[in-house]
Amino acid sequence: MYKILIVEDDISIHNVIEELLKKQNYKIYNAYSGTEALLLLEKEEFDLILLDLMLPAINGEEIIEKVKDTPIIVLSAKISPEDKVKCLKTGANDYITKPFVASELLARIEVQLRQKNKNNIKENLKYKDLELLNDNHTLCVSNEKVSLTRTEYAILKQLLLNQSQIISKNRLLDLISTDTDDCCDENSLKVHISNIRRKTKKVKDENYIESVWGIGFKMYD
Amino acid sequence: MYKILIVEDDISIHNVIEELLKKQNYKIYNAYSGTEALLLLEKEEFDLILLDLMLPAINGEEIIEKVKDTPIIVLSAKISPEDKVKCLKTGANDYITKPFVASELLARIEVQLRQKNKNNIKENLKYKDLELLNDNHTLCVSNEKVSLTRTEYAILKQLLLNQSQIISKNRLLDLISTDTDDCCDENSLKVHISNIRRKTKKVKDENYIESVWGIGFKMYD
DNA sequence: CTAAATCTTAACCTTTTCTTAACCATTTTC
DNA sequence: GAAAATGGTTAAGAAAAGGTTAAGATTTAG
Repeated sequence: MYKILIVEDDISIHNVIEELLKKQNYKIYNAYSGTEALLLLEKEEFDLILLDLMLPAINGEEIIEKVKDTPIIVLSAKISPEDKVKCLKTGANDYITKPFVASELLARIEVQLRQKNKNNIKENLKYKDLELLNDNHTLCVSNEKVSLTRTEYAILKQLLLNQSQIISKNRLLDLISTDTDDCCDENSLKVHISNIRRKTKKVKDENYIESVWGIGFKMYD
Repeated sequence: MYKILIVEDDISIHNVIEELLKKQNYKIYNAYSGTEALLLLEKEEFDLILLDLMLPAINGEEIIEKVKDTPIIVLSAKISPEDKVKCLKTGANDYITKPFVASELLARIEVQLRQKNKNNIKENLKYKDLELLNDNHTLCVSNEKVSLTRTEYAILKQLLLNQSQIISKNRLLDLISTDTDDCCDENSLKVHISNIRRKTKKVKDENYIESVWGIGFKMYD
């Protein structure tokens, strides 16, 4: 479930966007000023930021410069090429002028999320002698089928998508949570990890998932 | 030097774009039909594709579906949201309507090329023969991996971020404390520093961290 | 609606990390 | 040069984090 931050001071526009995105099963966070946005950015990690330029106190341009690792789509009434170019050059990934068509906004959001996590790749995820089939519940360990639960599959999928990178426990929890289910806590997570390890160990005595103390998990190099 | 493929059958538009991009030092490849584009895509790898939709024989949409690993910017006279959404959903990364402003095209090209870089290169903090690996929380000393605890990693990260600058002990304590954990005191800090030194010394007998009497620490010049 | 599968909770254990404190070394101050 | 302050090292115990298990709750499928 992707986490999107909406930074927009106009309440009516803000609400329209929020409703639109909630219908798409995104998890929405709201900021009504630049300073509020910066506070949220300090303590949360988002998958995407929708940013209005004209904000009280801190303006959008300053936020663009501060944010480094999260894609930004600027939503602005400013239509001049100069404004667009400035934002795009300083770090924004896209620039949509108001008023916008809902379907186009959604499509452009999908582009950004797709880039972040090349989720739409059809091929099976592989790592060493593990292969995650696209059926949402089967893992092959040395070509032997092992059945996983939905949550176990989701966890392993995220770990395999990021291969050598560490995923923090919180990030992992965010990624595997769905709209209905705000998902498990750290305790549950460690039980799931333990279950995955037990299942793979039955087939082959190798530890595929490494715990990184105080941080999270990653696949062993 | 980035390699960009221009797919456009209208010669005059094609030439305008080609001249514009050549001035920016991009290496340009030209295709005047969909089939020609596919041929080029088979034997060359590009950093970006600029794609017109209305092409002779094969149209742009088909090319979008075939291309998987190269970003695509669609340049089209079709302004309807349906056309835009279709392209963006099937794999295009951006959609610019004709006529377009040159500076905006260049800025949007930069966005795509920037993303490509970001995905490939993850910069690690380096200092002499130390390298702090961002993606798995380890330190390399002369290319030999040394494992650090979370706190040790945090301390070294701050020191490396500030390179030649002195960081006071209090500032260091602030920087490495998290919201949950108000963190250690000066006594703890000196133990952590000592542990880092011991770990690096095992690999190479060099003191990387300098103590500045009464103030704090910095990396040795 | 029932049974099975799955998930969460909680207890208990193991391992790793952090802090504390004692002791020694070095620098500064008087 | 002695006393005081700061830094360094070490080891032990406390604290935090991870691992395992089983029971009860919840969800899903038939």
